[in-house]
Amino acid sequence: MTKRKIEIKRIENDEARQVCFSKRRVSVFKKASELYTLCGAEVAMLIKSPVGHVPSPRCSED
Amino acid sequence: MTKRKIEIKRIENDEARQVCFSKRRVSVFKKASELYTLCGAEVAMLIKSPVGHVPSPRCSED
DNA sequence: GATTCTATGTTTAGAAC
DNA sequence: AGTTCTAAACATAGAAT
Repeated sequence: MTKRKIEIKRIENDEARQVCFSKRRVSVFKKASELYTLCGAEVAMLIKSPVGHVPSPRCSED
Repeated sequence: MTKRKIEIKRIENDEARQVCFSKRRVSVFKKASELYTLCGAEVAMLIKSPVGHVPSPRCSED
């Protein structure tokens, strides 16, 4: 544990960015869910993965 | 300050529910924004207000 | 590529405006 | 209907798995 605070700008390290995405995605959906449950506010959310799409093997044969 | 912890279920008190919505709505958008900035994940989000729609005065004259 | 741990950073309930 | 304050609750970076 060096330091934990980060500034809000693109994380350049690929691995760190992916780990951050995994963890924060869960948290954002949880917050949205809580907003709905607590306050009755309907929420719609779409999150597009930042990683490049990896086509399934089947696709590459078409 | 009596206690600050609440369980995640509908807040029945109208005023408390509205205040909670005001504060948490800002936070959820902020978290979504951070996810985009930090990780490059595109996020789309719609939040429907839990309060009844109050028509503008103009509408009531139509 | 998601999850756990934990010290530290961030959010938030309740009260007041 | 949104904002401010602050102690307590909660999220999370970095490292490890």
